[in-house]
Amino acid sequence: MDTKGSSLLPEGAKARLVYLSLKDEIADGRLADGDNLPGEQRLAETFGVSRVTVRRALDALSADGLIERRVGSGTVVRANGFGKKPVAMDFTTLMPQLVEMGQSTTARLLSFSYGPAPDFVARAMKLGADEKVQIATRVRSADDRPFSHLTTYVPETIARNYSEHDLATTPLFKLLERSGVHIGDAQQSVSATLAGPEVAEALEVAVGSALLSLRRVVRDETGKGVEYLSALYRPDMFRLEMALTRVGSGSSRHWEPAIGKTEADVA
Amino acid sequence: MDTKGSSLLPEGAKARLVYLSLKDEIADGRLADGDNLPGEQRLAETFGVSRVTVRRALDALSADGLIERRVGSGTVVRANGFGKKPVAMDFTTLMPQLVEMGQSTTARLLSFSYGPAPDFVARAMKLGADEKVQIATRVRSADDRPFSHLTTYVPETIARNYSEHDLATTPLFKLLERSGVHIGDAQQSVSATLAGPEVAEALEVAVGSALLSLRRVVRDETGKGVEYLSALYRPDMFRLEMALTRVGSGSSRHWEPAIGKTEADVA
DNA sequence: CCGACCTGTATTATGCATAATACAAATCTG
DNA sequence: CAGATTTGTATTATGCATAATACAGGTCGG
Repeated sequence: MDTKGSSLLPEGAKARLVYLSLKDEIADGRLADGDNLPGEQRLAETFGVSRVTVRRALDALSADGLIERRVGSGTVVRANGFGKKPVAMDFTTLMPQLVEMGQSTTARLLSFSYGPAPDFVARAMKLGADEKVQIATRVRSADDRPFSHLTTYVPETIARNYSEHDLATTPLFKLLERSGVHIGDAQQSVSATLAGPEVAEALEVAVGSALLSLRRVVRDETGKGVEYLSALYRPDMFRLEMALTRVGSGSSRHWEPAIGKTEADVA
Repeated sequence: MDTKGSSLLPEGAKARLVYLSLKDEIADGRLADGDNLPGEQRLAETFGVSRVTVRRALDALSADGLIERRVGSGTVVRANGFGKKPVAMDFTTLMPQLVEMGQSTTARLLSFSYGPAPDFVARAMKLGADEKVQIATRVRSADDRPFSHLTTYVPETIARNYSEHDLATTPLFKLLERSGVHIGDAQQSVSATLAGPEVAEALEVAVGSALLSLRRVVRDETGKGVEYLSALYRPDMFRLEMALTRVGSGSSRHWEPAIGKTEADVA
């Protein structure tokens, strides 16, 4: 019952890639539980590596309990290790949907400090030159399995209104509005990045794993930034979801978000 | 000039680790623009590797335009490299915003066939058991630089209404509606994944790069799937963006998408 | 102006990842 | 049963990442 994540990831570049690729395919369902994957020779050709290299990747997957190898028969996917449905967050409401399995999330504070805002933060938040911000990094876990790594920047004048302890327990929105901030609008953008060493350790993934990256700037009614969020999510445990409806008619027909209609069966 | 994306991330395990570490520190501002980082010998000791290894990491960072090396003086951070504006797509309207640079996108058809739908596609689209689909893969480029890799699945009965040539020139939406399909709603989810060999080649990135992954199921008014899209985007050239507004009052205060208000200056 | 520190370059040596190949044992299929 | 395919295992060879070291040439501060 260990399933300690990627305790034994292949050192070599190629083997690691095969390992991560297959793990990804299993994680998002392209390789479903019970499927038996191509033979080692076949995989070697597909990835353009030798069979030895494929084997090293499969060794790691096997150690993770994600596959089961049978001599003569082949290798089948044992996706039970991943069986837990990922946490989904509705992109429009910003609310995680954890209800499904009675999941409860916990937050752990990794670092906490006050200091000058990094350039790109100051620019996005339209802060004054030397304005200081609170910089907090925390990791959220569901069922003791970390799925998101969050770094927030909040202007010091606002951040002084709540404590370090508040941050570990209460969503930042609540804290902001409780501090008298009138939230106006937000702008978020999504991309992808690779897991660096520190983040990898915090999220218990292999260095070089793919992560979903989200940046959000929240402004108050005057247009001044009150929160800058830089979030990294484990793709195997987290998804951004969104429902759209086609409305209008003729040439003005267009898409419109259907809030709260997220269905979980897309993947 | 060239700035060929992150095509050259170090092969070796240690060098890559140093590379990712430093890139992370630059990305989140711990190493700000203009800072000059420790000497190569110093870095080598810090990371517990040889100077040669550090150099390989720095070579990659330099190729990414993130640092600038000066003989005798030292190495300084050039965080501007993150500033190159990528193609942005509004998550709510599904419309790419290319106007900024007069970019025009072109599409290239990589493969095209009819066959049985993969399991996860059939499940998501609620297709009949042996229902065949058209499977098309194409790559979109802006200024001859590929940024997205799209695979679409469309039920054969619908797909027969347009030609292979149509697919390379006209957005799929148009084709569907022209085929008499009444589009009802869509469900999309976003995640991240690693670039496999084929995709890496098509997108001209290194194998093992992080890619933004988007899946979308479009249904008609009866709820039957008419399109399944699996898209992969280069994060250095593409972003999903979305603007939100805080509306309502009191306890019913919540977020709502602000369509068409995307601002480009978040990153 | 001199010494300290920096990047650039070269050399040699070692270990590990990878490739290529062959064969054994188990399993499935016709 | 026979042949094909699979995983398991072993062997050998090669290339590359890394380490350790040395030195040349530029830059900066005292």
